[in-house]
Amino acid sequence: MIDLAQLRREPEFVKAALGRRGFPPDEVDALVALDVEHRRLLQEAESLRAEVKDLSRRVGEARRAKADDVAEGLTATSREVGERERVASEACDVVAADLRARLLMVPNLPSPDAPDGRDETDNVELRRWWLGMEEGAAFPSFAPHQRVAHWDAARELGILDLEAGARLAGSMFPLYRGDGARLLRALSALALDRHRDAYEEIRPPSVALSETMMSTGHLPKSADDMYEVPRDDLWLIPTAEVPLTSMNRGEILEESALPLRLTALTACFRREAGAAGRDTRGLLRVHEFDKVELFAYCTPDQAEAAHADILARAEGLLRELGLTYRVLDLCTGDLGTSSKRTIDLEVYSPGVDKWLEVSSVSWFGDFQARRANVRYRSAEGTQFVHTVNGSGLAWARIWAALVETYRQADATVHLPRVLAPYFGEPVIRPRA
RNA sequence: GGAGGGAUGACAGAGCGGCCGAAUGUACCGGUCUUGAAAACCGGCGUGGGCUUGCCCACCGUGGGUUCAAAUCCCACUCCCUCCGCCA
Repeated sequence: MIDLAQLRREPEFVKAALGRRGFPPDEVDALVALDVEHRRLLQEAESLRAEVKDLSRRVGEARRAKADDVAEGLTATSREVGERERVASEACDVVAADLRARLLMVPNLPSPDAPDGRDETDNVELRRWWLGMEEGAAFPSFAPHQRVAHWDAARELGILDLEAGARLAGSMFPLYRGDGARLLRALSALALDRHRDAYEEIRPPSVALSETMMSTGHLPKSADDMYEVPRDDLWLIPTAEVPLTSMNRGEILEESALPLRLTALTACFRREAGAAGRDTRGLLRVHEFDKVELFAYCTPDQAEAAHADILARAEGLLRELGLTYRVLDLCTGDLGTSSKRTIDLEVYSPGVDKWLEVSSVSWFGDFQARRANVRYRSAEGTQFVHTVNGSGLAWARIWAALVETYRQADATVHLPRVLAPYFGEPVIRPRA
């Protein structure tokens, strides 16, 4: 949620910032007008309430003084003022509810550093990396045996059974088997171990209440993109960002505890309602995937370093795995609702010849903390924390890129050595 | 699923429907005393909101209700604890 006080103080600045991501300026004007109206009604209701309280107090005094006729007169007056107070309060509540509902739909103000743009075609590529790049090697050309899509390569090896997944849950719910399943487990173990030095490992619930979804900004805007369990007012989490952000909902943290860094492995569920039919083959886009998330609550001063650390860790993993990737600075038009700045990592899939998003590292400012009411105590008083998070990493597409990148001429897959401690001999051969 | 108990400020813990935003203790901050520290003593010490910055309003798990007036009475719900049942 954006800061209402800031909107009041500098509406034109807010309008311009939101305009950079295509938010309509007249909606900002409507918000300002609603806020003025709300405060007018609030004052009216509150002064009436103060009057009722005062009258009530005097009723008590009169009763004690045995002046019953005075008390009855005051009671009658109070009843009448109370009636007006009720009317004023109701009018105020209506406006407050409208204001809040609209405010929840307003996206975050983008960082001045985020590049301007309309959609994903305007994202700015910051750099590319590939194995041997530092030593002067050219961008890899990839051999013909690497130019086989993972769904074909995996079928030969018997490590991915998309038909079985579809049979029990519908299409785009992958089922991994044998070494394919084990590879996923190895990747998660590798990542969690790499983050152990600074991030506390959390294993949160896989579902969250509507209220929780509100905190991160997934509700009310993205309801169609999530799986719902209406009977229990629960939603399947689309990312561990949801539970981690709300882990300290309503709490006041000590400044000395910041940055509070967390990591979690969870399944992530996405309906992908808006993306029907696009890039849905194999593991390019799935409804459920495992992901290790990195997260931090921090002070405003710590946010930049926290963001950089998460990005460095995500990139570090990609390098350890020897995968080719590129780094994108998301433009204002492609930024998520809650984000001020987002850097995406896309891995190159040689078999499909596409760049696949495998990490999204975002700085939210105090947008989510304001919704979740997470604050910290500092010398300057109590204020909202900043939240930062990023994937480190999302495995389905990494799995696909690994199988393609490391596919040999004999159709076996020779995985990078970092996986050896987690996978045993890191070679995947066709099942007998 | 059944039975009982509970939820009050950072923590512990009081609170006859009116003088309760809330006693008391601890913790914390400032001061006196002290070579220094501890102890003792004195003072301060919740959060959020509105505006005429001095006042007003809200908040005692959540949401309703009764009343001139609710932390206090009534109803529903949530969570925690104990016991029973079931169970990976």
